[in-house]
Formats: sequence, structure tokens, C-alpha cells
Amino acid sequence: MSLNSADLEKKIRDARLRPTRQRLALAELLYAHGNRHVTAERLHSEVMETGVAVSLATIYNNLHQFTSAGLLREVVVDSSRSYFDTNVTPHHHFFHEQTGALEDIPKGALSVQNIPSLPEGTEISSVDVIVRVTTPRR
Amino acid sequence: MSLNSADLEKKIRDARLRPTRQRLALAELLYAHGNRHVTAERLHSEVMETGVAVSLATIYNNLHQFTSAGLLREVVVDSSRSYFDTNVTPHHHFFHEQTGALEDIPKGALSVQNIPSLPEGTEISSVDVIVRVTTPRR
DNA sequence: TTTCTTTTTTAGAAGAATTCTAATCTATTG
DNA sequence: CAATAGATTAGAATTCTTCTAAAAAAGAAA
Repeated sequence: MSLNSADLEKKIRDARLRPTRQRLALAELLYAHGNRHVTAERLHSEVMETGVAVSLATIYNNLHQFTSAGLLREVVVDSSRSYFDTNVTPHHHFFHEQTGALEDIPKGALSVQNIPSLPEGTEISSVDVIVRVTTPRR
Repeated sequence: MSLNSADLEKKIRDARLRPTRQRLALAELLYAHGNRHVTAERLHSEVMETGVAVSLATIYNNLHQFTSAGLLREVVVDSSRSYFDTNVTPHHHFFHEQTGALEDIPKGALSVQNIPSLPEGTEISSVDVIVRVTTPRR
């Protein structure tokens, strides 16, 4: 759950990336305190607050590199921005349509059954379930 | 399945919208020949091909107005563009990650079970399942 | 019809998220 | 250290979408 600097550096090295100041700062925010769902903008403002200057281009570069390396998973819930999830094990999501909050649905509970035959010549890459919720007004 | 001009005009009027030349042209493309999944750009180029000039702003306006009126449903599968589905009954989708093709999963087959308790104070707005598929190389 | 009101369309500007570019900088290797 | 491969950066560019304000078209009323 809680990774120290050495763990974070190993995680980055294992992904065949160099442990730069910027990457370590991002990894700290992403992995040092449990699972998270972040947008590029959110991560950018968080890292700036820590005092480590990281350009937005670097945020995007690293979100994508981490995703390719299997350290992050992109979750598509909103057509206007991308969310990245540090929990890369198979699981689904609650998405609050008003607040934009994304929350994991614990693995095991929800199940998807009877997926019909796939389009000719294809194989499943993933099955994503989004339970969209709202707070009803009164 | 196949709607004629009178049907299309009624559909538009029932949504309390005026049957303008542009709306009729869009409705024709969307509803006259079975269910479809379209992006704004695709619909724009299709309508231009028919010879009816419709600005992109109008395409977006109408996709949203149709969606609010329950004539279309927005399907979020790709963070870079919006897809609109003319099938507004509850159902799920196959999404081909390489081609961008979106395909309905017939209702009835697939089922989602054991949705755990919702975040405090919320209610379900919709449950969306996307089965992402790929064509394996070779 | 003619006129009046409301809705719709439009071009183009503006906005937001993301990607690109090409120069500079840094981590690693020898 | 020096060389080099990889990383970061500012800012420009791109893409998709929304906004703006003015002109056009539709519906209602007389």
C-alpha cells in the first residue's frame, strides 16, 4: 500500500525508465499512498504544489509511458478528459456524473455474464463496466 | 426500422423542435435506415455529401438537442471523440480498439450482476458495459 | 399574407485537452 | 570525465467542441 522512495525507484527502473526527479515526484504522488484516479491537470497541480517543477508535457509523457508499462490504466468515463487509475488489476468503476468522482468497484462483487459471441476475428481486450451514479436533487 | 419523411418530421416535432431543412437532413441520415453510431465529424461529412449544407456548429447543436430529447444516446468509449447511438433502449457495446467501430450488444444476452452498494446518497443513472476487442495480429 | 416573436443556423472566434517540435538538459555507460 | 541515449521543456500546433453575435427561417397572430 505504502511505497518508499526505494520502492518507487525500483518500480520506475523495472519499467525501463530512468528515475528522474520528475518521475520520482509523480510516482510518489501516484503510488506512495494507496490507489488513485487522476487526470493530467490534477496531477500537474499536485506536483507543482510539492515544489517540483514538471511541465504539462512531461505529465502527459509519463502518464502514457506508465500506462504502456502497465503501471497505470486509462479509464474512459468522460469524453472531455482522461482519467488514469493506479489500480491495474481487473475491476470496474462507479462514476459520479455531477462531481466527476471515479471510484473502484471492489473486484469480486460485480460480475458480467453471458457475453455474446464477439465480432468475427476479434478477441477481448477488456470488459469495462461503468456504473454511472448521480445525487438526486432532494 | 425504416422511417419516411413524415415520420422523421413527427419525430422532430414530438421533441418540440422545428423541422428545419438541416434537422430533416440529419434525421434522415440518423434514423431512416436502422440504428447507427456516429461521431459529429462523420455525420457532418455525410450530410455534406447529400448536398445539404450544415455547419459543424449545427451538427453539435442538434446532436445535443436530440440527446436531451431522448432521440440519441451518447456513448463514451474513446476519450478523444464522442459517439452518438440512435438506439436509445438499454444495451451495451463492443468497441473495436483498432478500427474505432462501435457495435451494439443485443439486449438480453449480457447481464451485469451483484452491483455492490452505491456511494452514499447516490442512485444509478446507467450501467454501461463496453467489451473492448482487438484483432490480434496474425 | 404581413407582421411579430422565437428558434435556428452560421462563420468564425474562442476554449480546453492533448500532442508535437526542436532545443536543452540529465542519467547512464564506457 | 566524455559520449550518447533518454528525458524535459516552453511554446506552438492540433483536434474536438463550444461560444458569440448576427442573419435567416419557422411558427403564431392578425
